[in-house]
Order: sequence, then C-alpha cells, then structure tokens
Amino acid sequence: MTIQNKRENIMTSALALFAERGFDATTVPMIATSANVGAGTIYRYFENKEVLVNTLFQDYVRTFTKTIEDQFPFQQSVRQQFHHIFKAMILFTNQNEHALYFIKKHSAAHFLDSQSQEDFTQLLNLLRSFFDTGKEQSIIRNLPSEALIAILYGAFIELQNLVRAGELQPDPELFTGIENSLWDSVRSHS
Amino acid sequence: MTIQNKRENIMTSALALFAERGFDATTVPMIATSANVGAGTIYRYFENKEVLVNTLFQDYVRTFTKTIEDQFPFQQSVRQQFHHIFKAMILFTNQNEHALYFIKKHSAAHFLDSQSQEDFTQLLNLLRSFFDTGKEQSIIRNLPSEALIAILYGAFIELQNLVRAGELQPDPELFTGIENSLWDSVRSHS
DNA sequence: AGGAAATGAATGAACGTTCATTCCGTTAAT
DNA sequence: ATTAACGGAATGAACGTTCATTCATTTCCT
Repeated sequence: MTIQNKRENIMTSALALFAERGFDATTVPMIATSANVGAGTIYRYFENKEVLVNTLFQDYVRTFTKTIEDQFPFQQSVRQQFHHIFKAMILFTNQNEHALYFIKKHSAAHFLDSQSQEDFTQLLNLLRSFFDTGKEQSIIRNLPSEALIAILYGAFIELQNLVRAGELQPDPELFTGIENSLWDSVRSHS
Repeated sequence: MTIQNKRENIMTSALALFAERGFDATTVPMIATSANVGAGTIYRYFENKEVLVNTLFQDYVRTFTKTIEDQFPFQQSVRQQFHHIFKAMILFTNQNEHALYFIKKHSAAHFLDSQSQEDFTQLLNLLRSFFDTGKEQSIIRNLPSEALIAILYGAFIELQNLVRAGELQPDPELFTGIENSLWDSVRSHS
C-alpha cells in the first residue's frame, strides 16, 4: 500500500465512523482497526484527532463547494440553476458516500478550527447568493435566505440518510420527485 | 427545592447539554454543575447516564406525539391537518426549547434502548398515516411517506436551529411563510 | 436525635497520545 | 547473485488524563 493510499484509507475510515457515530463516540483505535493500521500510524499522518477531523471537514466542504461551482449555469434560468445545485448535491453524495452527513453533523461542532469555519461559511455564501439573486427576480419565495438554505439543506440531508439506511430506493424517478418537491418549497408561487 | 423539581432540574439541564454538545461530549459532572447538584445526586434519580438519556428521549418523544395527537382535526381538510401538525411542532418547541433538536440528534443513536426506539417509531407512524391519507386523496405529493416526513422534519429542525442560534427572528410572519413553503413541498401541484 | 438526601473525593475503566521496538524495502558491498 | 547495513514506516504496549460511577461522610429536615 502506498503512502497516499494509506493516508486516504485512514481518512475514508474516519469519515465513515465520524458520520455514523459522531466525533466524540469514535475512538482513534476504532479508526485504526477500520483502516487496518496500528493506532500509532494515524499520528504519522495527522498531528492528533482534532487535526484529522478538521482536515476531513475542510477537504469535503471544499470539494462540495467546488462541485456546485463547477460549470454553474450563471446565464440560465433560476430553475436551471436550482437543477444544477440539486444535481451537484446528488453527484457529491454519490462520490463521497458519508461526506455530506459528516459535514452536517459537525458543522457547528466545538472542535472546528477557524479555517474549517471559514470554508463552511463560503459554502453557505454560495447558496445564499443563489437564493438572493432568485429573490431579486421574484422567482424565489420571499423568505430569509438562511431559511431557504435550511429547508433545502435540512430536507436533502434527511433524505440521503434514508437512502443510506436503505429505507428509500435511490432511483431517478424518486430524485426527480424530490427535486420538484424542494423546488416548490423555495420557489415563489405567485 | 422539592424532589420533583430537582429531578426536573437535572432533566432540563441534561436536555440542553445533550442538545448542544451531544450525548458523548456531555459529562455527568457537567450536567451536575448545570443543575446545581453534586455529581452523585444524579445517580439518586437515574441509574446511569444511559438511563437518563433514554428517559429524556422517551419523555419528549411521547410529549411531542401527544402534542400532535391532541385535538387532531380528523374531520377537516388535509391542509388544515397539516396546519395542525405545523402548529404542534411550533408549540412543542416553544414549550420544550431544546427537545426537538435533542430528539433529532439522537434518534439513531447507538445507546437508545428498545422502548425509546418503539416510541420514536410511533411518532413516525403518526406522521406516516397523515401523509398516506393525504396521498389517497391526491392532495399530498406522490412521494414515499418516509421521504415526505424527511422533508418536513429535516427542514423544520434546521429552521428551529437557526431560530435558537438567533440567526432568524421568530415572528409570526416568518412562521406563516415557512408553513406555506413546507406545505408546498409536500402537497400535490396538479 | 434520627434518618433520608445530598455530596464530591476516590476509583477503576477507557480514552488519546507517545515512543521504544520491529518491520521491510532499498542500497551497497562482496 | 547474495548478503549486510541502513533508515524511514509501522506498530501496539504503556502513559497520563478524563470519564462514569461509587460510597464514606456531611447536611438537612422533621
């Protein structure tokens, strides 16, 4: 196993455990066992448990932000921009199974350093500016953008949890239905 | 302070701490300090930390379920039933500040005993039967009831977090707007 | 005074972290 | 081609700390 693989292995194991059990209920030996390394090995790659969780947090928040920003259809309709964001959320979740839930679960945690908080704020700003633009055009419902983000984000995460738990079959039809539901929750019905 | 008050005091303090920090990051001495009692006193009222958290969980899940069931307008329209549920969520949150978030945060936790899980399932069943009825009448969107619950529940909790954090002003106008948004997310737009 | 309630220092288990040791791939010498 | 020496990577037992829990003692109330 290469060094890069081993580092990623530790990160992937830690991500899944942090997402499932939470930071505080996950022990370093647990991560080590799951990653098939000795407990001490983790400290060759990460200064300590908090550095590990912050590294993970920043990594995935940035990747998620980039996924939304990538080829964002600035010229097109608000509805199409919403579709792009929704697609990005699905794509990111498919490519990083536990990442969104991990982010959600720890985005207000006491151990986040200032860099992690900054990265998360940037993600929120991106969503906020989308909703603000949509409201200016009277296409998005007249609610605080914070609230609109909460609705979209809260509902989406809860749904992905059901999919992860196997209680919901992730077929395209379902996703279209959910996209429409969430669009109807944020759009203006004048 | 009466015995009943002391017990409630411990429960209220534990609730707030569990909601804010999570079960694993909350220590028993923390709860004791917050409740102005000695650490040992907690063990006069609760066998151990897990019994305490399960007692809290069952208490609040049952109260929440009762709040929804109380005066439920079975005879009236699905929209009015939805309004009742939404009002119940607001009422319950006003009367039990941290309770809904506590429930949310721990409803899939590893330390929940079978009684807690059963109580939570009953709450879900109540919501599920509301959505099922609404779908039969083609008033509710044709999505799995699990998904509809996730949307309503996920969005609502996320919004209450913003209110608790002071990032959203809880005025009646906002709540009406949110109720409409969530109704539009679950209703059928034929 | 007597008995129940409350206490918080003491305890042992479990945690994050360290570090003396082992392992293993590469290099160099024969 | 084989072997010896080297050094960074990996290890997991051991350390100090923190936690949940206990219990000998004190406090409170009747």
